[in-house]
Amino acid sequence: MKNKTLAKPGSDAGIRRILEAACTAFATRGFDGASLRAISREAGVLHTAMLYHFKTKDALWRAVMSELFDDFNGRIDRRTEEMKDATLDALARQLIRVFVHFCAERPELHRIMTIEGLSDTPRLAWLYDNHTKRLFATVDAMKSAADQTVFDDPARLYYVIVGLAASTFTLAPEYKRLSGRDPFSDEEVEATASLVERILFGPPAS
Amino acid sequence: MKNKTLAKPGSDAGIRRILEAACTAFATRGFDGASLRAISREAGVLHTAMLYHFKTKDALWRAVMSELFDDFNGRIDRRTEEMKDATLDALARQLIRVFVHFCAERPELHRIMTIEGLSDTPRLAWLYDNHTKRLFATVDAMKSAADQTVFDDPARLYYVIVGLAASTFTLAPEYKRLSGRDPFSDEEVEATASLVERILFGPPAS
DNA sequence: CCACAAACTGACCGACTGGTCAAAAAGAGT
DNA sequence: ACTCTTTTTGACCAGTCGGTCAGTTTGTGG
Repeated sequence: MKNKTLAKPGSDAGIRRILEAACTAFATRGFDGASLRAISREAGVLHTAMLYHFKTKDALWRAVMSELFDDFNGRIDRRTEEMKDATLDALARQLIRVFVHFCAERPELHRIMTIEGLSDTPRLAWLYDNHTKRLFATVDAMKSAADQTVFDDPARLYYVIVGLAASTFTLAPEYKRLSGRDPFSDEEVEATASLVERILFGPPAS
Repeated sequence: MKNKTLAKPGSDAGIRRILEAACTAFATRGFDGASLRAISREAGVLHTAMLYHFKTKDALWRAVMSELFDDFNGRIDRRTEEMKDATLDALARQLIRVFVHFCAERPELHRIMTIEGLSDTPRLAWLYDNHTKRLFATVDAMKSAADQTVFDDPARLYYVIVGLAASTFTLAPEYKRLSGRDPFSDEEVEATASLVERILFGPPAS
């Protein structure tokens, strides 16, 4: 006689709350530092209930990452569809802006990517096979829009984009201390997007 | 009757082995993920012997960071002294190259900075007060050497530099998978330094 | 009303965490 | 030899970790 309302068999409200709590926990404390009990406390469930839905901590982590990448890929695909008649240069500029805005809206993705990219774990291998490869392919398809004399290698271009677009959002607490500004404010996000676009593709043609 | 040779009272050979092991552990597994027992096992001592030299885990972490920053600041100061008669542009280009080469030689510093920058912990506050402020001041002094129409804000410039210079080294395991190349090889380090220099200051004047 | 499965609970497991402590071992100075 | 201090050791602590399991509560379809 403890449970208030039991989720319906088909419902996923509790599941989504768990995924949300797990997302922020993995992004701020890392995989090892995020404990199942802390996540479940945040989500308002017992840690055993969480293990019932996601059999292991690894599976929970993979579910979080898939949800994040699905969100991101959906935005990229939608914008690409919208701009199917535009030039490659215009498309590349728009996709970069989608990327920057996503980094601002859901910084957890690149925070976790950064944490996992530090050491060669099985989780990094899974990320690479299931998500990183596709993201890199998108960058590779856009490479000819950038200045070829500066960005001559797709892998370097990939890390320039990630490094430029995500750094102020990923390291937001540090950025706030250093600049006194909130990197997630509209003006800051716009400034970041413009800076990245300019570095990669030069001043806007408009 | 277990100990082979006991370190002399004045000796710090064991201390340095501990610092080295702790440095790589903190950089790859994060503060929480790095356990004192794992570090001490790597350094060849008992975890209690480590707690004798560094009273707490926090103190050990601060000792690691101070050693890293002392090394870095020494290199910057030395190069600045060597170039005291050069132009600001030439000095800025050289300091960027020192920065890139340091990121390649001791990637642990920026890996730990990245990990700690993710969330606002007491450790981040300590880092900011004791080390980050000074590093930012150096960047601020060099800002006029960069293109003012693109890099108009010192805080943004700081994160562009860090994001560009450190990303391939900090995320080396991922970069290796993506490019098939070793980011620490001489050619790759040189390519990184040239790319960063070109983005920040334009093509070399020479 | 009943049965059945989905959802949830709480007790429990061995392993590990950072840290304490008393005692032993090893060096240096006399 | 004898101190005295610096290191080192191993047993130990309370707390937490991810995960298992038997049993209970809940919603639903017949």
